[in-house]
Amino acid sequence: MTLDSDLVVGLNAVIVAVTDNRPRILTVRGSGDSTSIGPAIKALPFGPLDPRGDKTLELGLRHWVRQQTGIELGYVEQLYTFGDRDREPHGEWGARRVLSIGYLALVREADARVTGDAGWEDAYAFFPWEDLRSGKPSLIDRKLTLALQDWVASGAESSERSSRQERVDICFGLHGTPWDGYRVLERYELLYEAGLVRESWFDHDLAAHGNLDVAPSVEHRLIPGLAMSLDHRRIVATALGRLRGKIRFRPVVFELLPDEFTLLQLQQVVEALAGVELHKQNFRRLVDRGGLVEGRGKLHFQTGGRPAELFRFRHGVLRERPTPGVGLPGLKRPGL
Amino acid sequence: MTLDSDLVVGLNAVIVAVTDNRPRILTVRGSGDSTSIGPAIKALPFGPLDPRGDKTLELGLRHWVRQQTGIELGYVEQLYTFGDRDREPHGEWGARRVLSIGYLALVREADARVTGDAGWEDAYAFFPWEDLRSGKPSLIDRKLTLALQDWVASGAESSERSSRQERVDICFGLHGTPWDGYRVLERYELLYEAGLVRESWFDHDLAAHGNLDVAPSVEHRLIPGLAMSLDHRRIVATALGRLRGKIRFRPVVFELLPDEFTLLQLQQVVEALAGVELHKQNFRRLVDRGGLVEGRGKLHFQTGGRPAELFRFRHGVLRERPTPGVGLPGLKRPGL
DNA sequence: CTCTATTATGCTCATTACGAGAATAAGGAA
DNA sequence: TTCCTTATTCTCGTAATGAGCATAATAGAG
Repeated sequence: MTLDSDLVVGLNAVIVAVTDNRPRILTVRGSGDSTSIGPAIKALPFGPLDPRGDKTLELGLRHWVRQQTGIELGYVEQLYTFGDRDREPHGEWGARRVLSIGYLALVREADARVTGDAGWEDAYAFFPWEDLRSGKPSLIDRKLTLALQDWVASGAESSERSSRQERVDICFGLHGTPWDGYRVLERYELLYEAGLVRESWFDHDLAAHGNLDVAPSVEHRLIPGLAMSLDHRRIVATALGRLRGKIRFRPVVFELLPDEFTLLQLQQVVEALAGVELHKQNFRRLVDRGGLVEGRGKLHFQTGGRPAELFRFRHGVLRERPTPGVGLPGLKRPGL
Repeated sequence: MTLDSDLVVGLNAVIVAVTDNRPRILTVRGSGDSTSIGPAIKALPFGPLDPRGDKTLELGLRHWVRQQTGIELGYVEQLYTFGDRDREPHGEWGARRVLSIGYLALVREADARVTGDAGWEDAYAFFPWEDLRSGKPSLIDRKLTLALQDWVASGAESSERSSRQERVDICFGLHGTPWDGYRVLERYELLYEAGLVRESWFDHDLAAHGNLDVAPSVEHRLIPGLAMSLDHRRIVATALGRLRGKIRFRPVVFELLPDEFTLLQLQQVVEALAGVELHKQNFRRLVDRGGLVEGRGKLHFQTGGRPAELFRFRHGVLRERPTPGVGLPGLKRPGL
């Protein structure tokens, strides 16, 4: 591509697979921590759009992913285009304006062989507060709640404090408000704004410090969770939220499973993504009687108990139901 | 902005209001039909991002909308970034690559005063097949179905034909498949691909013809519905689909209504957007007992019958329910 | 003033979905 | 065999949904 442009469009891929009951994100070694010690910061596979070469945005993305990770993408979906100037990398691209177009891609665990310095990371390493499968993580919950209350209290005016309180309650399910798994981005953005994630600090200081360290007084207030390069953690949050929303009404989970699977495997993939546990019998009823899957008559014996029947996605459901998703419980939506 | 860039990012706004039971889109006079006679083709308000001036994408958008229509936007939401090279305007921007970032904005009918050559158009003038409030429009339905069958039959191989048939059935609710109001973009894209909308033809011929006329042999096959400049109709389709999806689980309808409204007004706005009619009593039960609205104790007498109570959006519902939408019926989602 | 057209609002009822869990089946391992 | 584990089938109470009947309250016609 030419370098005379004053505008660069970055293509970013959030590549998701589920292995061993955890959602994993494909990352590469991030740049920008050249002076830091410790493990390298993670980044998403990304690269600039070639305005002349890339016929479509998606093809450009696939090109970069192939080059950086060796993976040939299947299911790909555009997420969002980020372009706020105050949250863009300083220095690296010179004075040029950078837009980031985020994509979500889903791959099967079997296809997960990667090359180079690419590797799979537990998505919840970046968002520990999003995994509620063993109840709310108490340590995090306690620290998080306290830190958020500080932030609420530090509002300048009464009206600002009450609006902050409402945001906190809705985002984190406090004071009687139910938890909404879908609000992943909203939660991350709130933490960013409250200065509780590392990115809040180094976004503004990177130009000066040239590394990702923060002052000790800030360090001890940070919420657990790995930081990522640039705005990549924000893009991952967008992806996880979108994925959680989408499995409810489109059969995208099957992009993450082999052709044949047991209902428990299906359930566990859904649970891993949603970050909550599901009622086994009801889940079966949902997918089976909902026409989403069909039994193959074959049995799978590696269960540790009674063998399980193998199922596969029932393609015909696409014609029958407008919203064929696996559905999460507990939403209680009198408005659907 | 500087002109030496080889990449331009266009900001496009789909500004929606509902008046007189119809969803309306704010349009400006389109360019690109200089040699055509007849009414000017419509375009969305849009303009290029200024990489140096605009702090955020949304601010850039608000700037262009203000300038071109006089409207100060309230609710704004990003939709999608389009950037396929084979569907971008030829000529107008020279050799530069153009990306279009589409936005959805909602305004109240009272705020709908516009300036210059901006004006409100019935959204269903662009998508007559999307309005099912008086049953399926029979003329369109007949012509559409026949034309689509032709397209299916013209597939090269048997496998292509059956995959086309499935797409048609799912998109347009044929052969027992239920209609899914949400698939607005999918339907438009299918029609585009099948060569049944004007844009399919002039996208490729514009450079040659310099106008929007098509050959008579093509003309008579086209489906009713106004064309728009560039890929703007595609962006409007994205917006309508998104809006239809979103009213089901976020209280965005209220952005289109005055502060106080009757339940029938609320219902009619929802019906206008969804393109379907709703059961009145059940709709009332849904929003009232769902906690979405609260009565004001005041009455509205311009009903033509018994006066109706005035309601307003009940803000507290945001804390109580994860998905406070007005909900469309008939979806039957055993996967919730 | 009464009658009628029109819209608002309240209520019923059958059907279906949901949440929780009991009960039973079918493997492997001790 | 007995126990442990997972799979699978059912039941049951509660809540949401779809359809429609019945009643209330206004304006306007006569």
